[in-house]
Amino acid sequence: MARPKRTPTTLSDKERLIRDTLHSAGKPLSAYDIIELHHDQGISSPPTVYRALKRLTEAGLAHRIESLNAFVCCSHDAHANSAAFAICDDCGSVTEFHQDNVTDALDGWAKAQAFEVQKTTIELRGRCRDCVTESAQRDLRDSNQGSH
Amino acid sequence: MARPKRTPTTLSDKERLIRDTLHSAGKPLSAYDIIELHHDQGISSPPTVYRALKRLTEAGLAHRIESLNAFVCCSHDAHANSAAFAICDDCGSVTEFHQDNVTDALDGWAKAQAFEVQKTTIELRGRCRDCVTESAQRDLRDSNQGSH
DNA sequence: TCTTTATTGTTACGTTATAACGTACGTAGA
DNA sequence: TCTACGTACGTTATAACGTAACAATAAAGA
Repeated sequence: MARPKRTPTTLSDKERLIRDTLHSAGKPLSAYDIIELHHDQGISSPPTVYRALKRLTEAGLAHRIESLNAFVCCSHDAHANSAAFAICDDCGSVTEFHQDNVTDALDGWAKAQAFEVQKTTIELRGRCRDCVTESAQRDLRDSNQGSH
Repeated sequence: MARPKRTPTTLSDKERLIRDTLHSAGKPLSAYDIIELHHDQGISSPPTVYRALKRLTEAGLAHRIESLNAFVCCSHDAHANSAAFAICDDCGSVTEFHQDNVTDALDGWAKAQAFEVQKTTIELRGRCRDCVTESAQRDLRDSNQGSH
């Protein structure tokens, strides 16, 4: 025939580069963030990045965060299909987690409704533990100062 | 002082218009869909629409569908905070549902992590019952024709 | 080599969202 | 009534996100 299609787990150089970037960033990056980080390494145009991100997400190596229009690398090896994310609006950190009882409950509804699920998005926006305690301490300090 | 701020449940004319539009559309509309539908009724610019949508979602009268960048009216009176959506990629229909066990499972995780949840997004993408059965019937018909 | 197909590059454009400013007008108090 | 204030809305411009369409290239087999 002709040139064989890459298997889902084989990555091109640019795909690997983008995966590594997501990994070392440790926070969500938008497609345009990635372009800005790599315009000297030959990644110059949106389609290049979006194509790579598509492959990476399909391969379960990255996730799209819908409520941020941004991407993170996958931090769990398996069950890429049931990922949930907790996003801190203060510090920007994103925590990926997997709760079987969440997944089961959604699957239960889908089954009962005969809805055929292809992709599930679960995102919590709010404040992480660190930012909550930090702001609580700041409030305490401020109120002490005010009472002088 | 000045003109009193509207209570969360009081809507201006434009806000009411947009809410009614979402209601009668019965499907998700983007902000620009709404502009197009109402450019003769005085809604002409994105900020106007986005401001109204912000108020409506804050009041629990509408929801933003993150994975579509679009908005629907709320179909449930209460617990606006635990809504989940099933989106059919074939026909575009959106079904809002509320499953306490999903919410509870997510709350449990958040509590254990001391993550302070402000907003929860739960979206299932796939195919609704009608579209699944319809395509199954079409496949059956086609294979019968092919066997002649 | 020639053909076929996968992949990448490039340009341009479409869509979604918000910043930054100004205006109209209703309400409260002097 | 007049003035000050603040909400709501308008206007313009631009930022940010995403993709269609087509050209160029590379790799594998006939």
